[in-house]
Formats: sequence, C-alpha cells, structure tokens
Amino acid sequence: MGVRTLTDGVVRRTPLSRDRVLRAAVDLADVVGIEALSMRRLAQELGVVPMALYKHVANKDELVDGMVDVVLGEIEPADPTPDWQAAVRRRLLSAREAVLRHPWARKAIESRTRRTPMVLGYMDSLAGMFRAGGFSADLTHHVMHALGNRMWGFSPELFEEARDPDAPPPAVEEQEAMAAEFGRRFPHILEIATVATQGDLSGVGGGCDEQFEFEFALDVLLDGFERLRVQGWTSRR
Amino acid sequence: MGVRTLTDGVVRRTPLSRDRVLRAAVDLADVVGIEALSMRRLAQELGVVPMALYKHVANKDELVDGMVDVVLGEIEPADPTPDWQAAVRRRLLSAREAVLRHPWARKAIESRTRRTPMVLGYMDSLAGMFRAGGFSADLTHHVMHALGNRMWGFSPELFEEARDPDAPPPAVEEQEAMAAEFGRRFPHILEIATVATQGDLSGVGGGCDEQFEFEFALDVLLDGFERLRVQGWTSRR
DNA sequence: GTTGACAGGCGTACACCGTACACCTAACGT
DNA sequence: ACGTTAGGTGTACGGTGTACGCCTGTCAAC
Repeated sequence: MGVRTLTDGVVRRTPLSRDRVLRAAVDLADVVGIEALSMRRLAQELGVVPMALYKHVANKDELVDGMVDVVLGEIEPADPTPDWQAAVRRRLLSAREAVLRHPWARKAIESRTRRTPMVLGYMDSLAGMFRAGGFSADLTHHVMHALGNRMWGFSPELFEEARDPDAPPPAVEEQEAMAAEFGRRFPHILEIATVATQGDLSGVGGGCDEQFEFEFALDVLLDGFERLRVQGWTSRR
Repeated sequence: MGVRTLTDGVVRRTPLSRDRVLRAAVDLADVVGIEALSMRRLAQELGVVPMALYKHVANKDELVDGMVDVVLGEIEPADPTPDWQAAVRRRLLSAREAVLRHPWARKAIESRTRRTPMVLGYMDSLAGMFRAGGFSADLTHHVMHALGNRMWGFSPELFEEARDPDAPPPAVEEQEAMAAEFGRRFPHILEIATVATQGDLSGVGGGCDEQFEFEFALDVLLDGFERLRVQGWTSRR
C-alpha cells in the first residue's frame, strides 16, 4: 500500500469531471462513430473503470444528451438583423457546420427525446428570431414544427451510401445488367440519378450534394413562411 | 425418441416462413415497442429457438428492414389524378396513416439505411407523380429531398412527451414556480406553448396537434414546389 | 492533530443482447 | 431406397448497460 501511495503522489491523473467525460465522449465518437461508443470503451479511453463514469453521468442516455449539448454549444449565437430570413438562414447554416463536424450528431439528435436546457435555449432563441421578424406566436409555433430537424442543420439522407468501400467495383457488364434491371423497376429514380450525376451512375445516390439539398429545402420553407407572414396567416380556432 | 416422433405426428406447428416472422415481429413491436423487440423475444413469441429465425432473416437489421416493408405495404397505391398536388397529398396522408398504426415505424425508418426494393418502389412511384405533374427530373430530385422524412408520413417530434405517466402531478405552487422559472429562461417557448394550448399549460409540448403540424408543413412545401414548377425552376449547372 | 463525512474511482456480478457453429431430423426428388 | 437439403435445436462467445458494495484520499470541524 505504501507503494501505491508513493506512485499516487508522483503521477496523479487529472480527475474526471462531467465536462471531461463529455468531451472525451465527443472526441471518441468523432473517431469511432456513435454506435461504437460504449461506456466501457469510453472509460478505457479515459484510463478509468467503466463504473467511474456513473459518478458524473446518470446513464448512457444522459451521456448522449450531454454530447448533443456540446455540439449545440458550438453553434454561433444569434446576431440581430432586421432581415429575419437572412438571420435564420445564417443561424441554421452555422448549426449545420457544427453538426457536420460531428458525423454522429445527426443520429444522436434524432434519437434524443429529452429536451435539455441547452436544447430549449437554442429553440427559444430561434423562435425569438421569428418573433422579432414579425411572426405571431401562433405562426412561429407552426413554423418551428415545419422546420423540423432542419433547425439542427440537417435533413434526412434519403440515400445514405451503404456502399462497401473495399468491395471491388463490379464488372462492367454486370453493372450494366443491374442498371438495366434497376431502370426497368425504378425508372424515375434512375432518371433522377442520371440528371443529378450528369450521367455518371457509378455511385448512384452517393452523388447528391447534401449542402445544396439542405439550402434548397430551407429556402423553399423560408419563402413559404414569409409569404404566410405578410398575408397575416393565422390558424383558425 | 419414439415418443418425440409420436407427439410430432400429432401436434405439428405451422412452419416458420419469412413472412410469418415479419408479421410476428410487427405485431410484437406494436405491443412492446421497437426497443423491446429482440431476436430472443421474437423467437419466444413464435414458440421457437432464437437461432431458428436466422434461417429466414439474415440478421436483425434485415428483420427491421422487412418490418418497414410490411408497413410500406399498407400504403394505398397511387391513383392517377390530373392534380398532382392533391394526389401527392393524399398519398402522403395514407403513408402517415400506415406509420401511425405502427408507432415504432417512425424510428425504424429513420434508423434504416438500406433501401429495399419496396422502399425504392415507393420512392419511385412518388417521383413519378411529380414527373406526371409536369416537374422536370431535376426539380423532382430536389423536391424529393426537400420532402425528406415527410414522404413517409411523419415529421420529427420536436417535443416528444417524456412525461412519466404514473408520476403524480406536481403541487400547484411547485408547478407555478417551475413555470415562472421556465418563462424567464425560455420566454418564446412559453409564449408558443400558451398559444398552442390556449392557456392550459398542464402538459406543455404534449398539446401539439401533430396531424395539423404535418399538414401545415406539407402544404407549405407543396405550394413552394408548385411555384417553382410554374416558373420553370432549374438548378444552374 | 484526530476524526468522521463524503466524493470519486474500483471490482464484481447480473441479465440481456446478437449471432457463429455444429448438429439433428423430417420431407422430397430421383 | 437413398442422398440432399431446408429448417429447427443447443451451446457458446463476446459484447452491452448498470446495480451494489467497497476502499481511499481530501477536507471541515472539533
């Protein structure tokens, strides 16, 4: 025991803290992905026994909640602008940047159900931007719902690339046969993919410019919102 | 062993099949929720050993894919209408009904990454409705992305009710104190909730009419789409 | 100083999960 | 009559989250 005391006196770990745990979790998830993030793995990364984490985090769900809060903390604060549309747009693109820095954040946000103060704070400030832009509380409410997950800076990936990266590209003839069969069954999707990739079908679905899609949808929504606002839209009740 | 043969001859289970497995999984998930659905539990429900399932389903992911396909099979097929907007609207509301019948479907669809033929078929037919309505392949592409998960008939729940149902309602004074604190930190959300619930704050967030929110957002999008269509919108490339 | 509370890290243990692998058997085409 | 095979069985492995009790270093109060 004396020995332990001695070495303890020399090398002392910086003690854990909720903050250190969350940061480590974020860093780990950035590297290995959210599905490979386990309490055990995280503990190992921190040079600590798994149960030690539970002194700082109630359970894994709360850990993920905290991780989301960390990401949200990276979003630039709202800046006051007379043009609500530009302001909201800028804010959401900033949120998008934060989310894109952490590939796991999308899934984490989608799966979360608890609304932490951080989450509420963000939503509140966003709602405030609409209010300041002249939206009624009523309209603001529905507009927030209409934004949905896009208020976190992402839209669902319709064609998430499930391509196995180290699988060899299939033979040309086989590829053509599959394309033919595909085109017979799903002609419109083929057509869309052809247009989107300018004819290069070698990675159907992987060729979507997600940033463009996000801004496209966002602008459709914001324009629609503005139209409703100027015409004094109100839910009849 | 003779005994076994004898009883086997008398009571013979109807054999498993991929279809029976999927249906049982859907029914089970309807009752216990998707997170309580395990291969073991499902096998038990079917009166079979867990590994037996793997003769009909490659793994759990594929099982869930199949379950989603079952739900998608409940969506009413497209009906040809000159009015693309009404047709799409009707279709998505039908999809919504199917998804609402299976509370787990939302999460399952969100988490799925593989696009089964059934999924592709649905997306293809939806894209076809836009094409038939006069949308260019280009615009159809982006419009599908903009729909996002709403094409499956649901939008993200911003305020999923995390309320513990058997927790006793807090004392009135305590509730008021919390409301006061809440209002100080999140004034706009409080405001919105007040409007949405007509002053009854006894279940903030739980009072949203999801159906209304879905249709509201959908209409904003569809109207925006129509506007882009008539003005001949095209992505400059 | 001594002591006692306590915050925080440790170790063990449990129940559950998905699924690889070997086996056994009933049904069927030849 | 017989080999093949589809489909259900049993066992086992490595992983998960986390409940519970212990042990120790720190620090406030006496």
